[in-house]
Amino acid sequence: MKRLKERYCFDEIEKKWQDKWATEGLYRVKEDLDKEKYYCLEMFPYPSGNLHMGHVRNYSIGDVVARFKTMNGFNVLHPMGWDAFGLPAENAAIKNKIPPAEWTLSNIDNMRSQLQSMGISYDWEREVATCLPDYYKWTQWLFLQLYHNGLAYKKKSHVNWCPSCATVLANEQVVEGGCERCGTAVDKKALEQWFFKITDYAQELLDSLQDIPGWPEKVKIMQKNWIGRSEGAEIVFTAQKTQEKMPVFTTRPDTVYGVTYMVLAPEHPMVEELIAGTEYENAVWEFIKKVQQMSDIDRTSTETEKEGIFTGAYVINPLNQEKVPIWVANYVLYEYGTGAVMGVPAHDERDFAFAKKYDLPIHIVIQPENEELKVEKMTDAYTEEGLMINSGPFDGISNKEGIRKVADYLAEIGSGGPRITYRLRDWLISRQRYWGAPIPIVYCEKCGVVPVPEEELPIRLPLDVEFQPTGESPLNHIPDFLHTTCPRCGGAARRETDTMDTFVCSSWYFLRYTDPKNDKEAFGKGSVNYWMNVDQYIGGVEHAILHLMYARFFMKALSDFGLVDKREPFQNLLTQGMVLKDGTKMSKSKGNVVSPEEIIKKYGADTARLFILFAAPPERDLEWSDQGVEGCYRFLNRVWRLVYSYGEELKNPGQEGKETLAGEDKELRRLVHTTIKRVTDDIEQRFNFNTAISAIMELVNGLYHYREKEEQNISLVKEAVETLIVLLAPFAPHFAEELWEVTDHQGSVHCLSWPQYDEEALVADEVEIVLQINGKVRDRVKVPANLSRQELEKVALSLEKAQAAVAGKKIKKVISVPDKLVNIVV
RNA sequence: GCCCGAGUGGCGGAAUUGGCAGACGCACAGGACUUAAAAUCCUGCGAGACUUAAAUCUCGUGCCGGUUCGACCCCGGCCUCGGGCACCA
Repeated sequence: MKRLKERYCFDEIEKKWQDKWATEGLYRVKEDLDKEKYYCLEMFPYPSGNLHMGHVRNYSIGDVVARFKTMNGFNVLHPMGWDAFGLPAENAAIKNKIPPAEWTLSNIDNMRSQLQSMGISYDWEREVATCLPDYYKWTQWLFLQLYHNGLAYKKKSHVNWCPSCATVLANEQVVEGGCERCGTAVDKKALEQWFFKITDYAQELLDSLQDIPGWPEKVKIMQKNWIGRSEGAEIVFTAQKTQEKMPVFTTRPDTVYGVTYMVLAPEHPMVEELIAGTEYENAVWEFIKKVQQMSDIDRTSTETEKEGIFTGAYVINPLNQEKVPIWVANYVLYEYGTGAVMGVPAHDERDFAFAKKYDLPIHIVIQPENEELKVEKMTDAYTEEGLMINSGPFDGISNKEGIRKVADYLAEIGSGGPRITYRLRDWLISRQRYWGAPIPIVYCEKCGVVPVPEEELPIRLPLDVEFQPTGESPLNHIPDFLHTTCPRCGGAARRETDTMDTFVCSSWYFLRYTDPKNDKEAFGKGSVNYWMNVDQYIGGVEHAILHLMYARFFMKALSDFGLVDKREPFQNLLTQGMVLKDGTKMSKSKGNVVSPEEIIKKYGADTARLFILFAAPPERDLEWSDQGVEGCYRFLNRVWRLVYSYGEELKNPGQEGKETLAGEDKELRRLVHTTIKRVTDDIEQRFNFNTAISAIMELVNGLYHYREKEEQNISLVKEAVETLIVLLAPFAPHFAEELWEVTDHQGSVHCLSWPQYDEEALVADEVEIVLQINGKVRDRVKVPANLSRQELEKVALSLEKAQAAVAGKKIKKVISVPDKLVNIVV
């Protein structure tokens, strides 16, 4: 036995093994076609400088999975890196006068060493940082691929502007009308910006949610709602004055005969022509101005009163040639559908309220079957099903059928037809910031927009920069960067100075990990197709829409470009819950932050990991408890003492047959094997690490009891202790490794095969069954295992309690479940 | 408003297929060891009734009802909390 110390000195042990694992390259992996691969990935962090408990949880979960899969014979890819571009670096630079690159890189160094102190099985040789040129070169290259395939385009549009961050935001980054980062109310600005055409993939992003059964239903529902597919029809009205077509989108074409007005969004370009030179012109302009001054929060709130104004113009309904007035109103969104809406007050809540307010006519065109609607009596819109009336040739058919028939008819007469609309908008990727990947585009006076040739990549970020957020990219003020020559004609040209949204960088990092050092390609096809998909992805649910949807989009696009074979990046997704303290999220402002560094210093990484895995199942929120940590620390010490107390004995266990075991010996062996089964199932099938750990604790308790015995089967104890150490390995890797070594074993515990349980050892000779009378537990009795129903009933009926219960009564029914219970109904 | 989740002892949680509710841990209490304390080891620990005690009984998984021999689990209706979306035509 190698120096087995009496006390568990975690600090010594953890340092020792971390160094050893690193020197030996224990966690380095390469492609190996003889082994089945497994790609285990945790969301890479933003290098804020310090690890927080959320990271500890995320990476502890991932490490259990990675180690478990390795021990089960898989070739496991388990990489880590840094989502290293982004605003905080610029803010820190302004505040502390440190260049963003320097600040970020030193944060990375600090966080890397914190991560390494956790002893996670990363292949550090595959580390990537999105802010380094050898990475963002390929982000730029991928931008060009999207550009050449028509998926990256520039357009002027009303975009979300965060005045505090001084940059634009993607639609997804606006939360309740505020900036997702800082909460500031966003404004609308008309700017020329770059977009990725994610809407081209709207339908596939929706459909292929079915191809990822390993994702939580909740996340898929969130994505589904975000994509917001809506089936309906386009109906083309015609402006009476200009004869211009005015299409609307509606999900209720069956109510088209009930249209009594038309509403345009204030931004709708047709408004100007309609009111030009009329008596309504000034009033309408004033109204539009007023609406546009409202913040997005106010404007999109359901609380906000619906307001509108008549334009003085009319449109013709293509189905009944009726002339209806055109209004402009604050509740119509220019970005959705066609920016114009038909008003059917009788059958739409919102239209009803609007019509009542402005005294617009209400025409009933859907009649419920068992009552008769009367306009005068209506207090609400009727939005349920019914039969179509006042609808010309469609009278008498059900409105459900009408939806289809009217749409088809519209197509026939050339005034629209069936349409599908999505809520999803294209992804705005331009950011007016310095610390991001430059967009590889050049503007030439002669040639216009010119993509940078691939050989010229990367377009490097200049590193010596003085800047303040001004609302335009700081790169605008760096002449060396700004001025260039046109790659096409050689003339003077100007670089694009906006940088890319950091979500672009994180939309493909999992591909780079498969081939991180490649300086010829973003990733080699062989590597990427060997490792992809990610088998298990683990991270916070806050990325349910943004990151996870963008990454899916990238994968599909890259697959269409022939760069990858798969169309979904993440086969299985685990969304872990938050780490709470005193019932709320840890935050500096609440002063309830527990620092991982301090916990690791005080108890060691193994205890920290064990606690965070034990305190709750991974998907649920976890309440931090200092006493709970203490408990896990005690448990490891308890294991240590157990092994120590057997000491030399385990070296010479003697040979005792396992076939002849009886009594407590047999029970101990059964405990060992049921524990293997429980731990294996809990990790593999349910990711319930909390119950896996409690099973291990029960094994330890069992061993303590067995130790009280006078006569012990030491070979059995050896099996139990070895199993215990191996089962602990994924949870407390340093601890297990040390005990493995000091119990006289060669090689790393982490390279062992995961223990298999012996089915036969699981079988108990005796089982306790329950006697119920009328479904209530009345007694418990031990019987031999595997008794038949009849035998079980016989035993049960012979029991005193049963006799007493049936005395003088008729037995109505006896239900017996072998090895479980007998229920006597009287 | 709509769409998801969740609700179990003093606390975190367990009960995997409808079959012993409360595994495991924390906290607490008692005992052993110790001059003493800490640490450790052992025992107890949902509420209530009765009892010297053992035992026994009743109630108990947010609330109300249902299905079933049997419900934390399935069904219907509510309440509370958390999350997502929110004038999407």
